[in-house]
Amino acid sequence: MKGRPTVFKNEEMVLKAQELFWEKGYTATSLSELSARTGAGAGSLYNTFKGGKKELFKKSLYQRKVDLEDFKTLLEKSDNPIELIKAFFLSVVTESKKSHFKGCIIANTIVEMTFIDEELGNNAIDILKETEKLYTTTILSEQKRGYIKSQIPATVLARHLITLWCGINTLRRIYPDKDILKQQIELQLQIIK
Amino acid sequence: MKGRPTVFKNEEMVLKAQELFWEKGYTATSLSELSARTGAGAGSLYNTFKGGKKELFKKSLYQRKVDLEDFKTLLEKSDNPIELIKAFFLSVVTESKKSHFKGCIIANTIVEMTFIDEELGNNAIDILKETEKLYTTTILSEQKRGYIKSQIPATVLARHLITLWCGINTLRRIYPDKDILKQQIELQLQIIK
DNA sequence: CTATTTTTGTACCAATCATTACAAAACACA
DNA sequence: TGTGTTTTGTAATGATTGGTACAAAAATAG
Repeated sequence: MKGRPTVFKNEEMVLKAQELFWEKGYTATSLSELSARTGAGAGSLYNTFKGGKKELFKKSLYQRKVDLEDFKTLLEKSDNPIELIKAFFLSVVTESKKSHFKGCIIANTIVEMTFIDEELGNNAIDILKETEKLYTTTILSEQKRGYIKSQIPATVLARHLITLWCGINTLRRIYPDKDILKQQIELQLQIIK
Repeated sequence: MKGRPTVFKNEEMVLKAQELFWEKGYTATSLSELSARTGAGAGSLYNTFKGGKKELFKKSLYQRKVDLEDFKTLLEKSDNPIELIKAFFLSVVTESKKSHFKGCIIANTIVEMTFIDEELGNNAIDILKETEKLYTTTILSEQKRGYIKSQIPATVLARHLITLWCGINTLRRIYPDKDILKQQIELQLQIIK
């Protein structure tokens, strides 16, 4: 390869940028902050991400879609995927206080973007919908296996998990408290039985 | 009174500003937009609200605290306050699509403000906590009256309602759909019985 | 060593941001 | 009608925004 070597790796920058977007949201995060956090100057930022700030944010969201795929394969391998999902929800409880305040970047984006940027908002919505779909198929399959006795439709139960996720996303900022969060999550996970 | 008469009434301006903040959040709402929406120039805005944009936002939040007080007196007068609370949650279902996209200004603010402005974030958190307190006393009183059989502590049930509220606040943007929202809210209100 | 190619850092761009300064406007009182 | 007082609309404030231009830097290829 010819030319000056690339020192700023695409994926590293996305992760650094994601951190910042996750904390402050899209609008409140400035390019100078992104530049400072990633260590890359404006030149490198725009050379790597042709679409500028918005493209960088898109990539940050997409990163979560990749994480979802990882979770999907994990569920498929498991012989008790429902317990895995419940464990995932409960794992939130023991996270750091800062993680509580950051919440979920997808849920945050849905709230922030509605009247700001429809495309970015829909990107986030799509990811949550895909997560819901994963829950639905998992629950449906476990209902057929008889591991879930509840006759409530799998779609409704899955959507309940999404609602819980979004609820906890805000509650953990009000109460970044292990016991309270555990109490609430366990109460609502009882519906999946 | 001496001097040029005040044409822009304090409360009217707060309500107009609240609309805009509600839609776009604090950061993304500019003073020029606020000026356009309220009809008042920058001069009047800063003359009426000495603290500028932030003060105007505070007043917008405080407006919801007033609404909460109204609901409180309504509950105190009712002989079936639990049904009133449940009806309140279900009333969300029939709201306009735009209302769904706007969500709850308090919950929105909690999500937006965490790493942006601690004071404004705490203002919003306080209002939700006060709402929770109202739910707690209501549920506790109805438990004593025997109208609620559940032995789950009133504090936990009240907090469940707050979690539900925050969850629906995001879900309604993903699914601004009457049937889906009704389904989810009813499912979760079953816990209060 | 030279030419070519790509990335990088910096200086710069116009636009917008929240806020302030201030003069004209609109009233009360005399 | 004139004086004092307050509000209003507008023009300017400096700071910051997202984005661009471009030359220096750093590599390869010949």
